[in-house]
Amino acid sequence: MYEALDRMSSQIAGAPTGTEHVRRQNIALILRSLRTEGPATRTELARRTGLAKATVGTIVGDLRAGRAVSEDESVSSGRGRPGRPVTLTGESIIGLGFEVNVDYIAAVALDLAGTVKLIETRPVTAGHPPDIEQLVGVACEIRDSLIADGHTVVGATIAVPGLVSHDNRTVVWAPNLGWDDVKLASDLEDAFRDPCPTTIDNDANCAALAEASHGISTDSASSLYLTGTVGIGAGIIEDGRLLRGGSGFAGEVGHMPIGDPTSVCGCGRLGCWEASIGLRAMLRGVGMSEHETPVKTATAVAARAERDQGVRDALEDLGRDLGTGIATLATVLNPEVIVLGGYFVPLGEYVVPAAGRVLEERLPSAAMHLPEIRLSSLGIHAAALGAAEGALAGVYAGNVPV
Amino acid sequence: MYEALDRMSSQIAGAPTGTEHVRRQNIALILRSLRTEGPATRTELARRTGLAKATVGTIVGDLRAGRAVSEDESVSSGRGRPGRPVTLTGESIIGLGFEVNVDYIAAVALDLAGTVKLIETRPVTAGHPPDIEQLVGVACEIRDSLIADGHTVVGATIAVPGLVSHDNRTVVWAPNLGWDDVKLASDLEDAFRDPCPTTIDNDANCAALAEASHGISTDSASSLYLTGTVGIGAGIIEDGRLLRGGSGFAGEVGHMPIGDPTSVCGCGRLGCWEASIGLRAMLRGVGMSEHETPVKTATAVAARAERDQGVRDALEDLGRDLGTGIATLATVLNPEVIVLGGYFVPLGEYVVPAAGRVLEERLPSAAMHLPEIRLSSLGIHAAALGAAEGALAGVYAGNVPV
DNA sequence: TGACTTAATTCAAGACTCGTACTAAACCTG
DNA sequence: CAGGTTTAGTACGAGTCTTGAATTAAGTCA
Repeated sequence: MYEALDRMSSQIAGAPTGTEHVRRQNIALILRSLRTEGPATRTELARRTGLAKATVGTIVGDLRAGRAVSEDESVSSGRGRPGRPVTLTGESIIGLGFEVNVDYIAAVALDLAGTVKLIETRPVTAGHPPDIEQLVGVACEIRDSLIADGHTVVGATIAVPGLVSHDNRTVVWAPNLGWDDVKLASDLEDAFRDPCPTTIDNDANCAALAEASHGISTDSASSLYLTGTVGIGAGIIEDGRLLRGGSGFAGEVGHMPIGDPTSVCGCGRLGCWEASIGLRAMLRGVGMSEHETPVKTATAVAARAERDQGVRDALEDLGRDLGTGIATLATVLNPEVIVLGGYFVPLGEYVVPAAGRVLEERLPSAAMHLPEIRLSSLGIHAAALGAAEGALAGVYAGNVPV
Repeated sequence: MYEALDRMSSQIAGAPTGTEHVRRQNIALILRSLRTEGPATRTELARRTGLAKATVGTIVGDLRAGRAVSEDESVSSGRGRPGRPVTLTGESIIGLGFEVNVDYIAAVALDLAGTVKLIETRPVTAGHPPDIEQLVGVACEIRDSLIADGHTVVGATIAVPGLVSHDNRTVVWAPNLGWDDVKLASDLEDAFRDPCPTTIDNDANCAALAEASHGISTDSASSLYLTGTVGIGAGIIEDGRLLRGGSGFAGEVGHMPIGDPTSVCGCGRLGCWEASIGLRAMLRGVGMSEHETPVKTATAVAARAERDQGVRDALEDLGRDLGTGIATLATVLNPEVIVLGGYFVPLGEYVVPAAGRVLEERLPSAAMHLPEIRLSSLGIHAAALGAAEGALAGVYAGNVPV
């Protein structure tokens, strides 16, 4: 697991490097090893990382002092002095993730060991989406209670359904929330009493990260996450890193001009992909109406499909359109794994086979590996979980002192 | 210039970090600064990089000993002791790039200063494409002559028209050359008498790198290079890094299923993009025939277009199809700059305006910046130049000792 | 000529990693 | 149960690198 994280040891370009940087890098190396390959004795860690035993000793000592790791019972391996394995602990360091959506705010707190320490969803007043004060309130409250419990919150990330600036600090445009050019990161950092580095990210990006770190695509460093709701969003992970594009808007795949050229999209144009495979288009195809949420809607459709050939046929059509877009994306990005989320999950068995067939037909060359299509495993909290993961990323990358 | 290079200071993930690594990183920092912002005195370099004056002093001393930089005349700035600026020099360190194509092998030698020290194109025996022995022969000969002149060749990269493995060592499939699963990097490293790290890359990737480091897109860290020949290839640069995909085959955009669904592609399928905008499709559109090379062909078409409205109309159609694909790619990747190369260059004035209009129409949101469409500026040696640049990348990234 | 100003180098201090030697804690053998 | 064996972890000195302060170098200006 966590292979994607293994590649995250990037560093700020252009910064002078000194010996404290070396230490941070090696701390991160040990943390990643503990996370990726599990608890280990100091000697074992030295073997895994290539560091000298003495170095591992001092670093583990520091980490223990900072309560980032704890020492387990001695474990004898037959001969010789038994080792004392160390484990990542949830005692101290916490990454905090939130997802703001039209009808709820979700929160996840993740410790270094990858354990979810807190997970909750708060519905917001029906009718109108949450405003910034509401989010700030929830975020401060949850963060304060974690701190009161003795945790150190090393960062927070907010997942937002919309366009986020390249520096991950501003919500440029979130039509569903009615947010426009909101300097959310600064707002939150001001609201938090102590310093707490805060970033914003697109919800599909966060969900992609969640699947790559805790979900169904942990075995791959190059994956593509597609979420189906009314629109279609994507999170692209390339070599363990999120692909953001020049202004941070990469992955807005819903409006690729590859759908049925006669169908009208919500954006007013013709032929957008999501005009063919968005939730509404799916419902039109099967002749059903919308429930409260996309997933509930799709669950109802799946139930109907079980005994209605017409619905199954419509879903197969949908699968083919889905496959065309997936083939386009796979041709450009060459991911190893494609994860389908949102409303596609309940419809998986009806949609994925057709999509897979189109993908296979459209593969540019036999030499190219066929990406594997999988269904998301994380459900509603994917984005918040990925956000929490993102908040911890700095620690594992060696950019945040522990 | 060279903004893309500024982001390249990545490092091998998972390697233990010691003090010699710190030194390499800081050496690279100074080299990048000299390249990006030009010659400077030690004090000026300290200011630019944030390093201590003493550190800059010792590093510059080492670089001078290794003949990577040289000291210029003293330059007085009014008051005080005049500084002695140092400049990157071409005396010693060289990156070597080759491009193998159907009818030629091109070579470029690039020094640290970014000066082209050698550039040549060798036609190969007409009729059949070069074989591996031929390439090995040329590469060894050119490398030996550079070494004889006192240069140190720090690496070589070969640009190949085809699929290259993710580790950049094997040509998986190059149909035009008739190469199939060739372990080219190892073959060359064996043939070079002294050690010379050698990598292989796709020709469009190399050309993209060339444009980003020496060409028309040096001002951007996120660019997309599209080359038009019989097929359509792409090189994607994201945050200064080439996007390679899970198995290294990213950018095979020619077979995206977004073209006219009735036109047959060379690969046998229908609707591939290159079946609509490849060289042959363009020629069918304007009713002309092929010359020796795509660029010569396109030049002839451009000449005809000057006085033939029918040709201009056909090219405008082509531009729209080009624009559709560009819109698709821009929606997914959100590049700042799109560079058109290959046969598109001579036809720029007839094709780009239509493509730009489609792109503008198809932009997912007004908040998204419109990528700028530019024409390649480097001509036939782009790929070899980019390959040479790639061979030097390790030096600027601090991965190669100087 | 002497004061000033800025550039570059020297030097000692501090932060690391690393290999070696040494101590600690188990099991095994007779 | 005592002594040997084996493996884990630590102490310590050496080596590398950055850094800030002090020092030296090389000009201009009055």
